[in-house]
Amino acid sequence: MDVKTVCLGMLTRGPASGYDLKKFFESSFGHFFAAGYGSIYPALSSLAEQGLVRCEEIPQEGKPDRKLYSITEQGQNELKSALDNPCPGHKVRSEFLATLFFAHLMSPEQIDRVLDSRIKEVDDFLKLIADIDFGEGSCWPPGASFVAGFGIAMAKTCKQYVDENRHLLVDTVAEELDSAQGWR
Amino acid sequence: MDVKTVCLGMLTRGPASGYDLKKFFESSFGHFFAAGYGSIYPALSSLAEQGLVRCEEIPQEGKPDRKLYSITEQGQNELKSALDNPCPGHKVRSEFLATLFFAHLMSPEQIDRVLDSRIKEVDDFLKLIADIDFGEGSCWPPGASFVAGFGIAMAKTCKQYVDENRHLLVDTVAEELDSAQGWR
DNA sequence: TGCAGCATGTAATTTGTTACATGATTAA
DNA sequence: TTAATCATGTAACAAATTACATGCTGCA
Repeated sequence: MDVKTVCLGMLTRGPASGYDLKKFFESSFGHFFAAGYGSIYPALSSLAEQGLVRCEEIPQEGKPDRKLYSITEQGQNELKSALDNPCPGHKVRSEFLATLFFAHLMSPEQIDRVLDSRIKEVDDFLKLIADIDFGEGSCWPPGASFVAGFGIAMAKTCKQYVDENRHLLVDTVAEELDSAQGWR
Repeated sequence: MDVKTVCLGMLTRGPASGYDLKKFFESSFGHFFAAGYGSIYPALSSLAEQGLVRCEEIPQEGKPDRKLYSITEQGQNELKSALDNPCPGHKVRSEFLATLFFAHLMSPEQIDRVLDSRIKEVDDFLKLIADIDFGEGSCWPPGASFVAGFGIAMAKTCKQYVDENRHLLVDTVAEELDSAQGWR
């Protein structure tokens, strides 16, 4: 599943422009699947070329035409195939953890800064998501609430873990590289 | 921080070959920072070209020469600069969550399969990491234990969340695309 | 006999990121 | 007047994945 498929999925709930989809990625999708204009616009063009979406151009004054995309029947079939994968991946790429793995080469101040910046990002996410109403009457599908809850649970675990275990890193005095022993 | 920097960091504990580093990625690093031969070997070549590592070729019978890489002083400085970033990222790209976001387009059986396959992967990870000794006497730096603990905490939260909330998805009867209302 | 492990790498492809380019409107 | 929002896109670049290519050893 790539950006194209996700865009296709977003269009199942009604027509939208690339700009709309970007806002959507920012609001509740971004924390587990990010995308910028540089991938959204080409994705929509390519979907249109394949006949999986239809494009209606709406003229506007002083702005480029608004391009409203809608999913086609062919697109719905394509999407259902994509959703049929029984083992979808879940990949983490964490410079944060990679950095802390080498905490013995860092000063306590550096470690604190890294930990604090992560906590801040997690808090920002928690604030962002708390303001969204995923309830029954809302415009969100039931999956959105499950996924948001997943993100919140992870965020809270992250905060709690850092809180309870930062001493493990900060108490360790920065070690000289010279004393390295080899770890294979 | 990219694969190159991580390889450089791994070499702070002693000389290793590309093959060694791959095993290392598989053992405890892979869950938050994956890398295959296709990125490790070019990374080492490039580090050697820049003078950040030194390469010693050890002839072997019936196998290609073993190339043992060691970090240079210049490499150590470069690494310390890389570790100085106060806001290292932590990115998730989850086809798993993206799929479940659209659970209303899936059958209960499909949803179950997706959920079960994730639980299985998480269990496999938990088993893998449980067999590693990160204790004081081990060859691992203190950061390794912090990072492993982080992974374990996340894994447990994932399992628990899926356990407690799968009904949110499975109880929802697959919805017809026709009844979509728009969610912008 | 066949597979897993040891050991190296390259090349094509895929995918996404970043920077650039344009330009009107509106609220602080 | 300055920044944010609306609204589109392209092109260069970076990075990693996948498939390919080779070939011995040792175990079951």
